[in-house]
Amino acid sequence: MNTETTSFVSGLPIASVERETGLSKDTLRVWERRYGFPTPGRDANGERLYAPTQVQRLTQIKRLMDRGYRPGKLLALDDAALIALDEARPSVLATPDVLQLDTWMHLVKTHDSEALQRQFYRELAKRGLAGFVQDIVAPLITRVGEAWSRNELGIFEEHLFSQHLEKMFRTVLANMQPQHGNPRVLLTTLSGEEHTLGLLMVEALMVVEGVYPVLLGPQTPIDEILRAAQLKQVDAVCLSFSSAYSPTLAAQGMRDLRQMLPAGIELWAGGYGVKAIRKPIDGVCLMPEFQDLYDCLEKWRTEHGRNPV
Amino acid sequence: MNTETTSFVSGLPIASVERETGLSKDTLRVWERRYGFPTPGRDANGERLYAPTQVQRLTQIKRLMDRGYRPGKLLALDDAALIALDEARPSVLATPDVLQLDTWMHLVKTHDSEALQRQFYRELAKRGLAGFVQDIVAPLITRVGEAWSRNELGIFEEHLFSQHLEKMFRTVLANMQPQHGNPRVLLTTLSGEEHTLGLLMVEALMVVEGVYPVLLGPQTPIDEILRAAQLKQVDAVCLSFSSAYSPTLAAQGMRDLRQMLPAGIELWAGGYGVKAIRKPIDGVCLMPEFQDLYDCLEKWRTEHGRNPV
DNA sequence: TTCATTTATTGTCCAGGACAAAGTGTTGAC
DNA sequence: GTCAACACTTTGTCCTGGACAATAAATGAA
Repeated sequence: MNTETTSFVSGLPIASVERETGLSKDTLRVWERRYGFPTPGRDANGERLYAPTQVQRLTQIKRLMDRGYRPGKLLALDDAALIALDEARPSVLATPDVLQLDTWMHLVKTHDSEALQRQFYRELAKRGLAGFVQDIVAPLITRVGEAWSRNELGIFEEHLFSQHLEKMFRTVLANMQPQHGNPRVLLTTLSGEEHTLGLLMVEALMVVEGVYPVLLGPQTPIDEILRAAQLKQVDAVCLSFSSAYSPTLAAQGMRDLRQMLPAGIELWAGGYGVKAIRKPIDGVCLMPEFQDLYDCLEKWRTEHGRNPV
Repeated sequence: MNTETTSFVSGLPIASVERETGLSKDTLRVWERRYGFPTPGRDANGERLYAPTQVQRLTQIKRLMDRGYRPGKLLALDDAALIALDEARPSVLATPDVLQLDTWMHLVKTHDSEALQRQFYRELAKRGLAGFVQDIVAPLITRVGEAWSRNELGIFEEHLFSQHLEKMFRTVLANMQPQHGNPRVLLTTLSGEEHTLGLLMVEALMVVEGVYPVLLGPQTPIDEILRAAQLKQVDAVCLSFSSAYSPTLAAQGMRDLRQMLPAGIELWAGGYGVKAIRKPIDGVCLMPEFQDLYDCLEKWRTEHGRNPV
């Protein structure tokens, strides 16, 4: 019975578009009503069918929204203007190694897995873990994120890059298994923050410094963080926020958690997401830069008079 | 301003219930209309607020549905009858090792990380990777999921368990780095499916069989899967679905992908999520059981007349 | 400046009707 | 008895168009 309807009024149903673009069905319908875009066709039953080109444009719009533009503006623009926005590159990196980063970016763009992996380990051996993370990995992650939002890089390259990093960190960590160590730190993210890489980076840096980490993975509800902290008897909880996480939500979440957490357990927070938090939060140690992590650690150790091991 | 409204008419909003139970908002509303359950309260603005006990019951119902029961029956039952169904476990875990699983569950419940990790490696050495995955890991994941939905286990324990498994798989995989191998298989999940464990399990089993895996991680849009498959010149794309993923959406996604993918590249799908898909999909190899994976592989190899290495 | 308040924008929720896809049961042919 | 074709039931998703809360932007006051 499904003879040629598909080939005639072709296009993706709304559920597929939701999956592809990350825009909810409600949003897609309300945009159509308010802004006159997208303009899906209809199948025999009156259900929306989105043309692939429109889906592509929707993902482009979504990407620009993640960069801070608002839908009202974007949906009024034509193709040329959208592409112009894509090209606009506002950022300049503070790193001196811009040139070297370009070499790395080339490996990412050409998805040369083997070379990338080789380079990772070479640079790691050369700089040591801390230097490698600060000078290479962190700037590189930023660059990749920017390149993606500028459409120079596909999601595929970004995913592959993340997987290689994750593989490397987990291998390195597996070879550093600590049995003991102080302080004991619980590592996780709040619900809504899916990024694991930040946690792995922090864990690696901490293990080098003699910390005993408890990696919980991403997206733990606040009351479960509390329970975990008590059962695992940790000295501190460390959260990680990517730049995508709303600063307001992050601050609110930390206040909530701080209130429930016993005074004896410290609360630390790192990642690009905390750079956007201006006001300090009572009883929370914000670590926008890597250096702050070491400061936090040292402070804890002098206060508790304990050596790394 | 958010004084005590929350404590007065307490409950979860519909979006949270959707996230918790995996039942769509539409479904939740239509059940209420048709079956008279659930019976959420309303906030000042007339929006639904679900009592925690009802949410718990919904997850219970969802779990029973995954076992094959239909909502019409389940929603007519009272608490006692539901629990009775729960206890009746026909799932007779093909394993004779039910008793051993209980030992494992004890380790999970007491979050004894060291013992769990030790046991993993001991059992892995004893059974070999394939046996370990099929007889221990897979049933254990099911048990943990059931225990969680029965509230015998917290999110914290579930997260910790997942992290240990992930650590183990990545360590094992790092020590089996294949340079070549056939076929070349791309591993990922569709957008909306965040679970990575399934992918790691499949990767491990495949590497043992001489496959060259390309791990992309979770949540890749289909057009990026297509691009990745072509650039990495894979012979097959393998998707993984957890039981939380809607079978309808999974089937739709695979049809979308199959249509775009060149005929030369096969499409395979595994995980608990595919068990719920009854009708075969044209040009897609569904692998609800581990054995099917080996069948798929062998079929490809005889058709392409290539040996593992 | 910085903070508080108003106004605009934008996403989510609601109701209740409709229908297709999937499941169940029945009939009849082999 | 097995299987295929058919009708009937169940069930999830999609529809419209209105409403409103949450967020961001703009404005005014300290």
